[in-house]
Amino acid sequence: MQQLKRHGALSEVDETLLIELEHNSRRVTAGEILWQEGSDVELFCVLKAGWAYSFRYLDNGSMQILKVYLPGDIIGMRDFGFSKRLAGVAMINAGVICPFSPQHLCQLIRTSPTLAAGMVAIAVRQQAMLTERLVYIGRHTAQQRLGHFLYEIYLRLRRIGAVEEGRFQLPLSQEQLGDVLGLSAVHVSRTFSMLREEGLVLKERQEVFFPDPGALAKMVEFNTTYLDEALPPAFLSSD
Amino acid sequence: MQQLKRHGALSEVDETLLIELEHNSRRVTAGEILWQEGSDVELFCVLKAGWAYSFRYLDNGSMQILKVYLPGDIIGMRDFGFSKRLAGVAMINAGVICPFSPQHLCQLIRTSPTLAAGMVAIAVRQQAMLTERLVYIGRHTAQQRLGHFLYEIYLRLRRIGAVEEGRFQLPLSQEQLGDVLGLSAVHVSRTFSMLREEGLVLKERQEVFFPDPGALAKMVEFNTTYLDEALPPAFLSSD
DNA sequence: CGTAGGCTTGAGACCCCTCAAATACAGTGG
DNA sequence: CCACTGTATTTGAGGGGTCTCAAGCCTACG
Repeated sequence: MQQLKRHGALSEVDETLLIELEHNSRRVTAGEILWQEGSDVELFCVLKAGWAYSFRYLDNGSMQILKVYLPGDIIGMRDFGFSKRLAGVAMINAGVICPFSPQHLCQLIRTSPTLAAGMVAIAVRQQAMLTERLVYIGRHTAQQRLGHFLYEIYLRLRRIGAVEEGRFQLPLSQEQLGDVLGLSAVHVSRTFSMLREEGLVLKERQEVFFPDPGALAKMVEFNTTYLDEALPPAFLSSD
Repeated sequence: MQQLKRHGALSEVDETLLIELEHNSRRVTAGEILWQEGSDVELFCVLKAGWAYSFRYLDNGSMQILKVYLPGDIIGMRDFGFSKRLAGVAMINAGVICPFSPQHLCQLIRTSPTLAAGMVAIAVRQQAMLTERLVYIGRHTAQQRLGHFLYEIYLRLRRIGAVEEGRFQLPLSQEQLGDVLGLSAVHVSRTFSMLREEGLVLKERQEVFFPDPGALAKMVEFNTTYLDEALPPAFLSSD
């Protein structure tokens, strides 16, 4: 949406509607579960501060983390068009959320065609991120999977100004990283060791640093298209 | 969209717009590549007949198939909001497509809020399918992956009336199945053998039959929510 | 200072991969 | 109708990546 704004595609009414979305806000604690899989779809959220993730429990008791949300992301759009949640959502650390109702979102789509197109674009973009994960989980080694995930987070954080001197905070435990990447926590640890020995990723506590971001991007063959691309002109013209 | 229609949510104008989408049609041959990754986004398609798939080439020369399209699906929505294709699309067998332009789609969204909401819902639904694949590729055995994929295809085909007496045609080669599931073609073959020995899947040539669909669904722990769910009432009311 | 949870490291096992060869099948030309 | 050829599938053997189980360490926090 900030992309749309930058392109001057938003009317004043549009902006007012967006600001209204953030009218309410609520503090949430680390580890707090916002909702569980299967519950009714009652609200969506703008994540103002903190990290969150959506997840599914598996038969064997472990979980698969589907998506990691960073500040500025919208949580719950995944469930738009469904009556029950397809996945649970929990906070990784403490933060602030701005809940809004599905009715509110529907009204917004009805009122502003531009925002409607924007919502489609957001949904498609999230699909693009999922697609990248699918490609990387399907046929790549643990090093590439972890490296790719870290690099994606790095780019997303940089876009919101959360990378300082090439360093950023990663509040996820290795267990949680394993749940993201489909790896055991044990192997995540070994993989970090390998990436360190190769001089690609240094991690101390929750702080991550890439000595050579370019080399890492090359190793994981990162395709920036799916994250960086601007909205096409078709959005902005009315014909 | 047929879901929306069934709910009587489409006005006559909406229906006219949808029918216009299928104004043009073109025959396509088996194996024909509709577009390559990285090409300009010039058109989307309704797939009227035949199967197609979207794919990405990997470094090692193999490909990852991202999605399999069946008759009635819309091809290329993945790229809506991008200027370049994120993935190539190719036909599996011969068929018919109805191309339409991004401008046409944008106009449709601007004209009909109901259809706009429907497009969001479709995008989210495709995301839900990708999510299921992610869960299954991440942490499941080859048997569960293959079984889950076959069962999903089975349900999608049944919805469009392409399952007769519990049998359906599967035009994908084992190589292609491997590219969908992140497995080698060799292991796909072994996995079919295992599923046959367990009495879950019989396959002769391109014809597939489930002796006990319920047992298969249970083995792969299939969650029908993400495919079957009807659109929520919020779409249909105007408040 | 003690405890709990997260991280590291080691050993053995399993799933799936690669390479290779044999078999089945489809289309082609004789 | 039959040999020929290329492609798809099956089957076998060996190897590698990741898993599980288990023990030890490190850090945070009471």
